[in-house]
Amino acid sequence: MFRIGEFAQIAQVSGRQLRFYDQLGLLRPAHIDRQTGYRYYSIRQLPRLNSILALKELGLSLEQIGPLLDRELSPAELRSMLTLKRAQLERSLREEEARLRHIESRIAQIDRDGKADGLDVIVKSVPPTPFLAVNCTCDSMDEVVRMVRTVAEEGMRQIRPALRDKLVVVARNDADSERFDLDIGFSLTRPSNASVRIAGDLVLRATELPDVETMATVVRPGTNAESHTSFGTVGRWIEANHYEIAGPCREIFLEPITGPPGFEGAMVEIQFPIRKAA
Amino acid sequence: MFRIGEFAQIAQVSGRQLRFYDQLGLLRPAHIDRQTGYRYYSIRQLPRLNSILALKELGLSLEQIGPLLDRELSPAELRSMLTLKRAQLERSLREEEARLRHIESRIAQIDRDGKADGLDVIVKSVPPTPFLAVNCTCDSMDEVVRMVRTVAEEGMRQIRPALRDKLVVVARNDADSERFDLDIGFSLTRPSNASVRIAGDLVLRATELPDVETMATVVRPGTNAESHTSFGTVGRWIEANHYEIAGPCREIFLEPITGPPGFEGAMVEIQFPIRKAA
DNA sequence: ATGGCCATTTGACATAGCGTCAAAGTCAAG
DNA sequence: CTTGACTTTGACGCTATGTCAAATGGCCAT
Repeated sequence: MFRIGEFAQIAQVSGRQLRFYDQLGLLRPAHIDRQTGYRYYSIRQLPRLNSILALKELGLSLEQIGPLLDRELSPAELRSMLTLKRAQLERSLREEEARLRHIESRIAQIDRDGKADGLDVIVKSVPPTPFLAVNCTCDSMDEVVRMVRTVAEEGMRQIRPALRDKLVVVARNDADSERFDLDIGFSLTRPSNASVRIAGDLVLRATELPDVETMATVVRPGTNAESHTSFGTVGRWIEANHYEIAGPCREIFLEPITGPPGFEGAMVEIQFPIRKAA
Repeated sequence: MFRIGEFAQIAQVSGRQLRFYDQLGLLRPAHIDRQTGYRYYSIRQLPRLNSILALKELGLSLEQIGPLLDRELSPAELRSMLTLKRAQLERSLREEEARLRHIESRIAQIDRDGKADGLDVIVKSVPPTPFLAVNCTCDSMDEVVRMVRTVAEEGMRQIRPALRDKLVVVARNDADSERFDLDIGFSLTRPSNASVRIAGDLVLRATELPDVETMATVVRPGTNAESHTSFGTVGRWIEANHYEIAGPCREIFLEPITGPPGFEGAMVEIQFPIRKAA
């Protein structure tokens, strides 16, 4: 029989751990002195402790280990537990690898630009959202700006504030550039079948922004024609982290457009649906 | 200005998180209503929040992030922090991979044997230990057993209990089997230059068991001639987990040898120094 | 204005697996 | 018998939130 310290030394664990396992009922000392409370461990308990450590090493929680030790579980049960654990481990491995790539891309970016760019790419998922928008094709950036402003103004005027949420522009990239295929409209706080007539034959109709599981996003000030910077940032990030673009880009005007044209200080969130590159 | 719920929704975080970041001083609301305590966030705080999330994603703790955001740190500083993080991540990645291999070897073992073998392989590191031993070469297993018994008995008789620790056998595997090159002796609780004469010209001399960083170990009952089972277990484990043997094997008799020959219920720990296979 | 229904506040407790510390009692060697 | 090393219980700490509860506040429809 060993006192806790020596037993701990043999097994290469801390005394605290042994007391903790005792408390959990995982490993009761072979004997406890009634007078002093001293715990005495038999060397024959070492295999049990080693089982605990081995299972812990496999990623099981102490809570899970308890029953396993006593129930003399069947190989099939153990196998399925381990298979489950393996799946979890593989997932977490992949996540860690992604994190590692993120870090490496930041390092590479610093080495390339000599500085951090202050635009942080965030991955999020978005739910499906009711959307009241008009589809249109524009030939020039000027036309886009005019359309957006028109939709914004009419939307602010004609859609009830309780229903209206944020101005959103969806850009489908017809590989032949120079033309823009856009949806321009407002996301809604709840589904609605309303339609809004603006400027002649243009009508906002109820549709839906589909949900997207992984979306690479950045937020930039809406002012300045620096939008290409943000796009570049996201693009490089997507490449560096082994993703690829999986759908139309969205621009979300996070602040109600107020004040004079030129939106001082407005913020725009750019969203790219992405998937892991093949 | 948004209330906490809406801001949380935009940024895809929980309100609890925002309150917590407020509490830590990481992200103070742009305004707090004196009357109600309501937090109001400006959309202009979103980039800061995104920075927090991005740095968190890179594996930094909130505590580390705080200073970074305010100090407008130099690219070089950031770079070195990230490099450090990368190293940590790579290490933890390798550990996870090892865990994954452990799990897979257990699964494979169950599939092969139809059961778990109850001998748990534990990896530990051992410190250098003073050792009082005799080197000898034996031609047969019988001779080994006799030698061990002799050393055990004489050691128990001649070495002071306070100095004597455990009976240890070190086996150097001269690839040409059939002969055993052994050190047999006792580990000591503290350094000593004592020497012990036993049976004629055999003398235990002070030496040292070197430290080993990674040691694959199992504990088995000392009785029964099942030792080969344990060796087999460790051997398969070492192969399955992409290690290789890196030095002489040790057998440690964990219990003072008491009672009649045949050591009822004694426990022996078998240790193999290992290294990652090339 | 009023009722009703969310949203928000603070505060507390919980999580996993121990590390660390404090005060007090025990053991063993010299 | 002393002294120093060891052990006991109990408590708090750590990370980054989730969850719950009681008490208000805000907002929409009547």
